[in-house]
Amino acid sequence: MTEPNVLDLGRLRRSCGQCSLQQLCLPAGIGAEGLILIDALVRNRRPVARGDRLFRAGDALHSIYVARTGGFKTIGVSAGGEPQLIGFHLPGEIVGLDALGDGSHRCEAVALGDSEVCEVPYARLGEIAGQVPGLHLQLMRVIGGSMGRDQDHVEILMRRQAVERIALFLHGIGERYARIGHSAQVFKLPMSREDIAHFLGLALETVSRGFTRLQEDGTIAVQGRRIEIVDPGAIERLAHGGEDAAPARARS
Amino acid sequence: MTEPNVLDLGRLRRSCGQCSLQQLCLPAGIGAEGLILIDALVRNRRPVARGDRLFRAGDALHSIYVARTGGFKTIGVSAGGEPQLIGFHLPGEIVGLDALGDGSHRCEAVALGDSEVCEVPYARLGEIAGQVPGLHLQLMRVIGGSMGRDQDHVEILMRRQAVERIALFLHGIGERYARIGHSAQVFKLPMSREDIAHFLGLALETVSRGFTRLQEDGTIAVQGRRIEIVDPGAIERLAHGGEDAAPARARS
DNA sequence: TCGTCGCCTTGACCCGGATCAAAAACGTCT
DNA sequence: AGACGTTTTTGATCCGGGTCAAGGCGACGA
Repeated sequence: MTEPNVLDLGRLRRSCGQCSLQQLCLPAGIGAEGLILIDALVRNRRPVARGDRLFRAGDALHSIYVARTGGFKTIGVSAGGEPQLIGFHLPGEIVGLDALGDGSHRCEAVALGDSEVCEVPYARLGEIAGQVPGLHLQLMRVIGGSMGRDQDHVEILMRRQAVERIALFLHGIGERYARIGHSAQVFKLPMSREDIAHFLGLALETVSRGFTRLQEDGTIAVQGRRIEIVDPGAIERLAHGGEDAAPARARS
Repeated sequence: MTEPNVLDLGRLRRSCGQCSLQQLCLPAGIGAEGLILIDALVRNRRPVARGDRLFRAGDALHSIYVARTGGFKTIGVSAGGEPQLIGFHLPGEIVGLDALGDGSHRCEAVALGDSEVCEVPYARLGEIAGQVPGLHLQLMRVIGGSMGRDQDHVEILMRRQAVERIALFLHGIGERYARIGHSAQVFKLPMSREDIAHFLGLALETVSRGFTRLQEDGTIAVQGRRIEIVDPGAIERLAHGGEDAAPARARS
């Protein structure tokens, strides 16, 4: 237990108004009076241990979550056995929108490492969505962003070359880190090679080989899960262009 | 020009209250007074010729559309050239939600054949979403359903075997036809083999070979674009199970 | 009726990545 | 520090599906 004033200070610090992620999150574009309502709604900075689940497949939609620190993966069980990695959720991104359709989750959300989330009860969010001007619009934007990330996943899976998928993946992760003020060139991946492989629809050995090859080309530098994008142009060409591969090595 | 009474009759017939798709569409679960507002909003049964576009990539979000007859494909250009087939839209399904994120379309929507759509101006939909009780919830459900279909696409693309992707595709199309009262076993595909191939992330020859092989196995019967699912169990096993393939032929 | 054109099917070949197998690097706990 | 389990890398082999190429089939117009 902490002292009262420390607790107050902590609660203040943890409110949406102070959150470094608020531009990405529900409060974006909401006035001060709306913020108070949202603050009252949200259970802030709930800690989640590595491997813990926010929800499981089949659970009723109770809350949606915003990752604050750490990261999550969502795993869907494909209606007949084989689990598949649906997506990753970095800080500032929403977890749990998969249940919007029929009110129950299609997948489970697992913490990749020790993390913190904000929990937003969905029923009450729906209630105040009508009261707070702009919240409905912002909700649509957040949902749209989530759908956009699904499209990025499709775009990755449509690529036939393994290195292109990997480049696209690294590029996307870098962009998402940049959105929360981190570097887009240097970051530490919160997920294992196996998770990446499942996400990319590849074998984990192929992912490892791809990392090695990109490093040999001088495109990236790999130290375990720490990635440095040395040649962003090359990544961009691999990710977007797609026609002519790595320029650094002629791939004899 | 038609006579006034014919026009009135036509307008009545075409209203949301009479629409055979209303259980899938925005009016589902909306009271009579809400229906009037929605009716006034929607431009009903606009005809669209084969090959016409509802919108193009980059267009501002003006309206969302509901396919009534015919069908559509959405094609996204992947930020650097290569176009990719994002999805198909059968009658009763929404087209245009891709623009929710940033207010402009990420892809273009092309009519697969001569079709009809209902057009819903998005700005005014947002206005009345607060007035009509239940519309906000229904909107979320429709959007969630669309996200679910994106997930189905991901599930398809994660499959490594071509026949599994094809089986999953046919199974999904059948289920979607069943939702609008058609047979889930016998249907006519509105799209070409090339479109299917792009959607599945395969070469069109591979799709053709897959159809042939499933026919040889006695799983389906193919006559051009007319498909009959002869052995739904086999399709289901291929689509969901994934471990042991076709049971009819031992694939010597 | 015939020719043309777009769409679909079939054949032959070859490469990229899945798979099996094993070693090496890393983190963790005692 | 040392030993274990986990994660990652590297190697060798094989097959599914991409690619190039040619041949049917059906729809439509002259």
